[in-house]
Amino acid sequence: MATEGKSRKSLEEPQGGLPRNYLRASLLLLIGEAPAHGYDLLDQIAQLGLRSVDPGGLYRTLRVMEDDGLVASSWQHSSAGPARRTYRLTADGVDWLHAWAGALRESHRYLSAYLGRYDDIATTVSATLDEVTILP
Amino acid sequence: MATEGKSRKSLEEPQGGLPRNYLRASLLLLIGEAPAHGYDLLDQIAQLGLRSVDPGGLYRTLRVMEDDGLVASSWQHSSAGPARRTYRLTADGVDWLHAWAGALRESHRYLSAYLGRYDDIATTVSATLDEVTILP
DNA sequence: TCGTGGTATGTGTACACTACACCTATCTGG
DNA sequence: CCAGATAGGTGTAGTGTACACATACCACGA
Repeated sequence: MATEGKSRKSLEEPQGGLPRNYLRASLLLLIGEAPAHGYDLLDQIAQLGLRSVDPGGLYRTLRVMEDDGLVASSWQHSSAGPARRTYRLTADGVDWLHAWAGALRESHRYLSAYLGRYDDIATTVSATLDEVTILP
Repeated sequence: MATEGKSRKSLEEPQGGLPRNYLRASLLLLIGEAPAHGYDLLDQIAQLGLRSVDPGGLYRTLRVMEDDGLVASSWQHSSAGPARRTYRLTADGVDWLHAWAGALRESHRYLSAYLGRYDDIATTVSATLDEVTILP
């Protein structure tokens, strides 16, 4: 049992089967709902399916999004606690939010199609397997 | 306009916002519906949202899935055309299909949540942006 | 005043999946 | 014999993600 190595992970992955770049899309949505800073987004983002987001990746993503001109940031020096960088959407960011929502809506439809087809075969697939494996 | 470099792609990507490993999941479903060979799957898979899958990646993925024990292959030497390798699900493959379907169903719910929240703010987001940008 | 813990923001890096270009082999039909 | 469809395959660079780790500020109790 030392060098098992089977199943190559693929599932049991932290973020199961969520879309690529879902982090970016989620950040656009949350910041679109209300300007926020990273640590704040870190909490909220779990509601959208991203459990245990690593802070590093989140901050890095925000920075890249700023470089891309999707969000703009400004430092807030509050009296309590360390300074925080608050992000808000730019006009480009709004455009991208709309674009992403469209792409995700399409993915949503494809997932419906997938799940529909899966439900059709879910009960028979095991039986079919039996036929194949028992005979030879 | 030479060194533009903006928008760093991220959208306009071939596979928009489809789940990670969606190729694997789709192959499991299609092979679960009926045993098939790679070139055949290449056609069918477009129905699930994957437009323009590169053949290389598909064959490679099938091979990895075989290494992982999710599918089993056998060569079919037909009289017409080159030989083809037909894949069918193993018992493990069926398990993984069920697991993937579960994960995708969860993602489907999260996408619903995302789209619901998006629809709530879709009309107001641009207006909010105006307030911010006009005033200062 | 020292250190501990929570808030808040970051860097380094390895790995997996993807994308794109390219290659080989078999058979059919002109 | 060669073009084109079928069928399967390799090489490799780029991107996104995961995980470990580092920094700074402030409040609070020992």
